[in-house]
Amino acid sequence: MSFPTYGILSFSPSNKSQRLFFFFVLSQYQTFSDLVFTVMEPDWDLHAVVRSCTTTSSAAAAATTVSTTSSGFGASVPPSTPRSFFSVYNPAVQGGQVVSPLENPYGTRPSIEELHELCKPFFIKPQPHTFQPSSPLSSFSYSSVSKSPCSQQEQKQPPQPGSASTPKQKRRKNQVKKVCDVAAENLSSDIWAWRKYGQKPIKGSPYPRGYYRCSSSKGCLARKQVERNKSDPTMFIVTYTGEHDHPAPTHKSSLAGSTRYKPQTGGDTTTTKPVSPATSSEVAQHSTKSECIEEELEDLMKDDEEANEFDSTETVVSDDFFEGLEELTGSAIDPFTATSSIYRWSLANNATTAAGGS
DNA sequence: CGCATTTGACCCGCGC
DNA sequence: GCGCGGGTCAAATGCG
Repeated sequence: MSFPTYGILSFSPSNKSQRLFFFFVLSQYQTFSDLVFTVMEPDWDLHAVVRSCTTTSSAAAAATTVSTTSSGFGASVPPSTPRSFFSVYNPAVQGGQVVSPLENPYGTRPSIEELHELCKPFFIKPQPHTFQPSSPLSSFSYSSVSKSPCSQQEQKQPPQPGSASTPKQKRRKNQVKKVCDVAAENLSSDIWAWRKYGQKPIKGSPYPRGYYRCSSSKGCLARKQVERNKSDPTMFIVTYTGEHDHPAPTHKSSLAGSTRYKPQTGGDTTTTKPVSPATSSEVAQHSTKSECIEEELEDLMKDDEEANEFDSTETVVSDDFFEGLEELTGSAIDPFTATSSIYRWSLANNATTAAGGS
């Protein structure tokens, strides 16, 4: 591992309603796992965004180190991850190469401006706008370290379905779709509120497909389909269609019609009274990996999709965040000092999730 | 009582 | 044109 390594960790304690963020800088003689164990309880769900000074692979290696040191952590990151978090999210990254302003591995510490730039991916645009269909991972982009962000499969898109003038929308070929393979635990990362409106057995698959619509706003055209992967039952194929016509909720507890959790006594979605994979909390324990598949039907759409990744990041981070960062970095870069003043704010209520729900 | 889920029926795109 | 199968609707049901 190369040092220094900068990054942001986000923690979602499984039994707590808030998400914690922690900015860290690893020195040459510290290990990532040491840092993590200093600040975390073992059962916390860790999302680590690591900025290495050298290569993206070292960042991935750092994250891998974390994930392998505790079973409570999230998905591990294969060193061969095609696109690291920053190869996608860092505006300084171009063409898959990290163009780092902090190129010197053991050089000077980053300025606060550089850190600010580093943390830009954690901002959202404050103004309401039309949202692209949001994958679970893009909703919490920082979790993407576990795998490259869900790429989006775009198909030819007609006017959005469901308009009042078109009682029956054009479907299938004309749908914009985002298809992701999502590990069960990442289903719970979807901050949108979904309401199930149908379930169908799918030919060729032993598992039914659940149909969900956004319940945050009446008239929202966003749709979601959740289907267990027949070849890997621990994974779910999540397909998003349509667009949200409203800002993302900041607190799931405030969502209208959050999905009700229904305990499942066992079995899978093929049982007589199946609990949707998107609403079952138990399935979230089945898998530790997350994988997004990339299906590129239209290369022209790809760049736009990547450019929109930030747009679909609903993480709310106030300016206070950087004030906190300055406090941390201004007094000491020592991450262990920083651990005593973890910057905290409530981001999302993990107790109830519509799509991933628990 | 309100809301989410379930589930059968219906609609319609698509392939043959 | 026809049938298959995916997607949606809406009434019934259940839960908090």
